[in-house]
Amino acid sequence: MSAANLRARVRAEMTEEIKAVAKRHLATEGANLSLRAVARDLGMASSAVYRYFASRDELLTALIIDAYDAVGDTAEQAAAAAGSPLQKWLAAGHAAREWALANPHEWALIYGSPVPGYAAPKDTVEPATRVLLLLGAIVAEAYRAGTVAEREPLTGRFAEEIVPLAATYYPDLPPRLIADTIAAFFQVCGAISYELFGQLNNGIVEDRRGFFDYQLRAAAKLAGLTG
Amino acid sequence: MSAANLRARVRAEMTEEIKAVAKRHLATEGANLSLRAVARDLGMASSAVYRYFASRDELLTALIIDAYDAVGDTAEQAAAAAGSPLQKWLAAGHAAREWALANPHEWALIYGSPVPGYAAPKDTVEPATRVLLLLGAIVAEAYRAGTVAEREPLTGRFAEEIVPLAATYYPDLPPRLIADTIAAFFQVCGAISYELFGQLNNGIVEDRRGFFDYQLRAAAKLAGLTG
DNA sequence: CATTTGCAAGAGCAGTGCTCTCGATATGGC
DNA sequence: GCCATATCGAGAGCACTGCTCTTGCAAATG
Repeated sequence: MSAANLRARVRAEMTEEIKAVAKRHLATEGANLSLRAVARDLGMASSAVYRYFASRDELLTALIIDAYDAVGDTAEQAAAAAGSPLQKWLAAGHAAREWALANPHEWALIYGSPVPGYAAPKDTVEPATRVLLLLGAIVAEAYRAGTVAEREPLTGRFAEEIVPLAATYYPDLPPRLIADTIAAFFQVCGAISYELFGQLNNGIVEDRRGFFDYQLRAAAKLAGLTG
Repeated sequence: MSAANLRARVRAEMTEEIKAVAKRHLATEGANLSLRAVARDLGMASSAVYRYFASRDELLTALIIDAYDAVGDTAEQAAAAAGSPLQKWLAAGHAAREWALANPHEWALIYGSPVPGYAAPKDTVEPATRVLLLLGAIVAEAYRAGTVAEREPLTGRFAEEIVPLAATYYPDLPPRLIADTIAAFFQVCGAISYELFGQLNNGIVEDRRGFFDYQLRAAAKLAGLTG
């Protein structure tokens, strides 16, 4: 390993360290991440951080990508360990919810309102689609197995927009089922977000997991999963 | 009208003016509302604003309450002008979505992630329930009319939590239907939020209204509305 | 050994929320 | 009408933020 590679490795380690501290700050302090505070925690000058991230937004982007990957990982692993498509759906949903409860501010970063003045760069769109692709794969598995009841084809102009989308990502799924899967995905994300963001306070407080499971099954049914 | 009342009226007008400018800033600048910038726009010192709002959070709270009221108003008016429960549901949903598209940052304020370090005070819980109450009333109307198909009763611990909630707000609805209405509400809010927050980019872009209508009908079906 | 490159530190700018003090003005009791 | 009181606006100031620029040091390169 040449010296240049060593330099690059040290740099990568430093970058990871900054992200780690930033995540810790995000978890404890809340969403208004302070680059200076991160630098203080690392015992370095704030200006030194700019050697690794050109701006606070760029650091946030890195955290967003990591968050998409983290929730995607947990959901994929949970789904892989389950049996039937419905069980995979439930496992992935509960895994995502538990990750969100454990990392509320990171969840808010990706599925909450965009950060003030922050425009998501292109680097984030690919990891963002990961969970939706997973859900599509689960539905596709059920569809191939023939357990999805036949549905009326889609009507409406948006159906035409879904067709090329379907061809690219879910070549073996009818557009109608894609639309239903997206809708179910939004439903699950909404259920997680609105529990997390406090819209359930003064309502269900004890058995939130049970209520989420109820919604998760409703979404699964919408996406065509039975059993 | 006594002088004291006049003073109070002037104070109320000033308070409204500050809120109006703050909303304008929210609409143009984004979510990171600057109290100083608002003060500058009003031609007054930043410290003077603190005579009317003890903190930036308090101003935000006022804006949140106004936003809940605004979206509640539009939804209620739209529903009132419609005929059947399903039509009311659709009208309320589309009205909420259009309001959200017209006031994205205000929508993010109430249905997005909570603002950094901001804890919603009790003043906001009552206006927050307004839309959900409207939807509950629509479903209750359909239920009384007998057009809602019978469903299995709820099982699970969260069902017990819904019972007192149901007794308070929807005395004539079975808990199962309440849970379904809440789930449908989350689904609709999620559909609006994730369209607004860009999760639909690179997907459906032309006929977003059509796709929302599709989801809105799915949610209505979940809540028991047919027709 | 000399030079280029990468990195960290510090000062500094413009902006923020918020507090405090100090005058000006208006209100209410006598 | 006069004076005590309450209310309000302005300004200075504190601690903080993101970000830039310059300076100096250390390591890799020739």
